[in-house]
Amino acid sequence: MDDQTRIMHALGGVGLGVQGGVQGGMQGVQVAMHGHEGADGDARKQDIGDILHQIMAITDQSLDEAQAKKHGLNCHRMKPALFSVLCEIKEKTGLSIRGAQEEDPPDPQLMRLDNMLLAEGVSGPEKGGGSAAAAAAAAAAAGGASDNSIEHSDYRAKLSQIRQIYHTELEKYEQACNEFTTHVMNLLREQSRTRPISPKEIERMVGIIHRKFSSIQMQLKQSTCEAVMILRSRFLDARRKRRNFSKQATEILNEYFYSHLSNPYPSEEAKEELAKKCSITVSQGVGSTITVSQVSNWFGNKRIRYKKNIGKFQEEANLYAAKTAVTAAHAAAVQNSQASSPSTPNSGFQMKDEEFQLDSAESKNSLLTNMFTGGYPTACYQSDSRIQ
DNA sequence: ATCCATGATTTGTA
DNA sequence: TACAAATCATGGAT
Repeated sequence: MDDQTRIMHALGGVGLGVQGGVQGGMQGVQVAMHGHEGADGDARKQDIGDILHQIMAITDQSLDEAQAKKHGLNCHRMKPALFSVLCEIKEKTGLSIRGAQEEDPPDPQLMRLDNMLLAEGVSGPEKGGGSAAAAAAAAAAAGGASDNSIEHSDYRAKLSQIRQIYHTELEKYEQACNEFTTHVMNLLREQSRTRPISPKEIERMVGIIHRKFSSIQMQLKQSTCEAVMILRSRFLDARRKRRNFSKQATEILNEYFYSHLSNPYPSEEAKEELAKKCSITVSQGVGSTITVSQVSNWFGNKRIRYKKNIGKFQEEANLYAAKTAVTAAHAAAVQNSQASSPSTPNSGFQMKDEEFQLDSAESKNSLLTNMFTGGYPTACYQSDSRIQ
């Protein structure tokens, strides 16, 4: 019995882990052989024992010797019978194993990953090169929403980078899988001349290889998903992660706001210009660029907050009014030395469809006073402002 | 820990 | 679609 187990290791154990289920089969061999050989079974037994011994000793011999022995074994008169029996047994055990672990359901985890990659446009069809050209095309298609794509062009670039890596890696794995599969298949086919290997077994081996490689692919998908998630959190979902604008940017925006207080609604072009200016001034710092929509947000917030509590902003208003007045006066002085009165900033504030303004005389006085005395305005504007 | 300023988002409207 | 208004959520000062 011990020898039988060992021969199974040597001949039949092809790394499939079938040893456990083999004992019964070997019993069958034994019975069949006894029944077939009849009386002179002892001599046969001895014969087989020799063969087994030679097989077990094969690894101790040199390659040439082994080849010679192999040839000898292959030519042995017992070989075809023994080989076919072994094949039969393996077929049986192989089938039982096959039935046990076939029909693996589609991994829900893998499906989730696939769906996500598809949704993020990583595994889906390439969108026109996936580069800046795609972003520009998308912007053009959106019509006037170029701002949005500027905001996310960096995101898109990074995403397409991820996609490219993903695809090249995936292709690499696929290629490796195919190469390995054909290699193993050739190997098994080659070996099937000396070992009991059925086509089904090769098929099964291929299945195992594919599963292994697809698990590697899953790792790739997993890390790709992670990368995308990180990217998202960095770019898209960072929307709420508020970063205050730089001092210079705020200054630029405030300058515009207070110098256009009567109509603090910059046109699209003006917004673009402001965004550009803010981004330029900010570029020397660490801050990110400021987009048109951010400028719009800023003006929206500013208008509503200014309107809600003009008094609170009066100091700021005076500051910027003075600033613009000084620059204006300076410009006027350069242009025309006779110009004596600096243009007074417009203190009226007009919202869409409604108008509320400071009492013009008082505000003018206060502004002028403050401008030239450096004094600070009182909170009286709050009560003076008329919101209709 | 708390408060306020502020950028972003949502909702309703014309 | 742009905007007002309300609201959310964070940054930063205290």
